[in-house]
Amino acid sequence: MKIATWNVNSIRIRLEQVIDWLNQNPVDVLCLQETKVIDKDFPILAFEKIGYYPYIYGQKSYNGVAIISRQPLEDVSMGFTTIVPEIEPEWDEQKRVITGVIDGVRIINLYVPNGSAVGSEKYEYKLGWLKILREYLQVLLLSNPAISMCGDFNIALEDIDIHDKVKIENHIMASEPERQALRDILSLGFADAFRKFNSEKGHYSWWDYRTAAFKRNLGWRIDHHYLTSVLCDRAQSCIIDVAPRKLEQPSDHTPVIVEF
Amino acid sequence: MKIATWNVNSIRIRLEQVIDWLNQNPVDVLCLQETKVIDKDFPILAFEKIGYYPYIYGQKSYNGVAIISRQPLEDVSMGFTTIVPEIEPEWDEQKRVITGVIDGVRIINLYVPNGSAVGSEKYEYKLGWLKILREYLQVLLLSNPAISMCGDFNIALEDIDIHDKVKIENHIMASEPERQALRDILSLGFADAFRKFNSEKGHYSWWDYRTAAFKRNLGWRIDHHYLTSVLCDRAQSCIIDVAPRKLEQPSDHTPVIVEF
DNA sequence: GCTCGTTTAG
DNA sequence: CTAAACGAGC
Repeated sequence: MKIATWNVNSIRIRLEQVIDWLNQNPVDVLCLQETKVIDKDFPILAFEKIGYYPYIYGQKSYNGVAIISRQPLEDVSMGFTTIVPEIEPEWDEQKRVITGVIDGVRIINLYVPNGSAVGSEKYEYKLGWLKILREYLQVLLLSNPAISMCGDFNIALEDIDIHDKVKIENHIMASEPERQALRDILSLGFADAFRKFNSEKGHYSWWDYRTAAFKRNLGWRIDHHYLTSVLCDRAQSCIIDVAPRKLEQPSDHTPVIVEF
Repeated sequence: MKIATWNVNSIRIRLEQVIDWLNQNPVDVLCLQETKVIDKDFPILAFEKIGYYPYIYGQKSYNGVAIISRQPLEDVSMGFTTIVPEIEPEWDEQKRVITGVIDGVRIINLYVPNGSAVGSEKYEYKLGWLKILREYLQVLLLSNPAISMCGDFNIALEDIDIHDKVKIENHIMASEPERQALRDILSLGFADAFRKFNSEKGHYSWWDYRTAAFKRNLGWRIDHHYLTSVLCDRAQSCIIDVAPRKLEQPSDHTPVIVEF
């Protein structure tokens, strides 16, 4: 099974690129983040036309996630509270979580809050959200040994995941509290698929639109596939496809594909 | 000499279409309206690359006119007050008038105010502006027997210039005071080049973006070439090129071309 | 409907 | 730098 994650930064703006990419890369599942569109305006038909089933969970202007699957998903669920009713409903106001099952594998697609700046209100929200995510995963793990969790985590776990032209110290997406929150999540039993195959520095999935970051290869690896051990053991590859980032009017993120 | 007038509704958005059109229709002079760009951002180079000299008179966001000429213009002048110093400088705050001479022919390119709604403040401005225009033309006529005046006049002089699905009575662009103001201008010695060759109804140069007006051919003929007698006598044709209005992301106006 | 500036967000 | 919403203007 091949699963891709791609923060498309507006599915309406990026639709043609995403459809083209899917035609050239017919993965089983494509997890999208930052669709930035309410469900009634999501371009469902474009995906159906090329043989995919879209499962969408969006809102106006911001956030929004979707799972595009070659075969129908089972047990689809949007948000935290559908899985863990005890979670405060406010945590589902921003549409950042969607999950479904395919061939016994639970796919979880996440758009982790960006956090703005270390110490800001949005930063606290990000840390709080990650704690909620951990609760959510704990519940799902009870009945799902095979979980493939992916998305835009907005966190680079190691310094080698970040170009060295930036002062990482207390930088958003690299601060110790964020990394610790992510480590706490992974300690539930997830492994980074990319790092099973590659331990080099200099592999990135996101380049800021500003300061010509892509041209200068000033990137960050913040889009991840995290697998439970049963899946990580059988994983065959995890690669970053830089090509879409080179197109005209690209997303600032590029797809990451795992195969197991 | 072939002269075209085209309200492009943003030269930056329409640049490719305009360059393509010029390559296919290598007129001597192209008069643009609603360029919507300050002079420093006007895409001068794109026109120079295909062998034209641009003369521009723009402002931020609104209005803006330009003359694109295959040979250099003489005696170029922007605004009313450069020609008639007595006119209040406020009438030149909106960039709507540019003129220049080529082969002894004075070209005047105008973007007449839209006027919003009959009776509105903008309507009064339009009527006032047309009176100022008349003064300006009177001065130019003193030393220029051969004048070719064109542009978006935002006035349909006759009912046959308007589709019949609209209630013309007191409609902006068709009200009697507007028509009379235009007739007062033409009485200085101008003739409608289009009507020298065509007296039918149903020929339009503008279709509202709204209500699918182009598809339903609900148009107005509000873009004109008005010639002094010496030029109208030798005029060979005046045609409306509907093709650009059929393109993707078109201007709401289409070019009108006169040859003399 | 379409374009523009502004604001908010990343 | 890029995207979306908003309000203006036509």
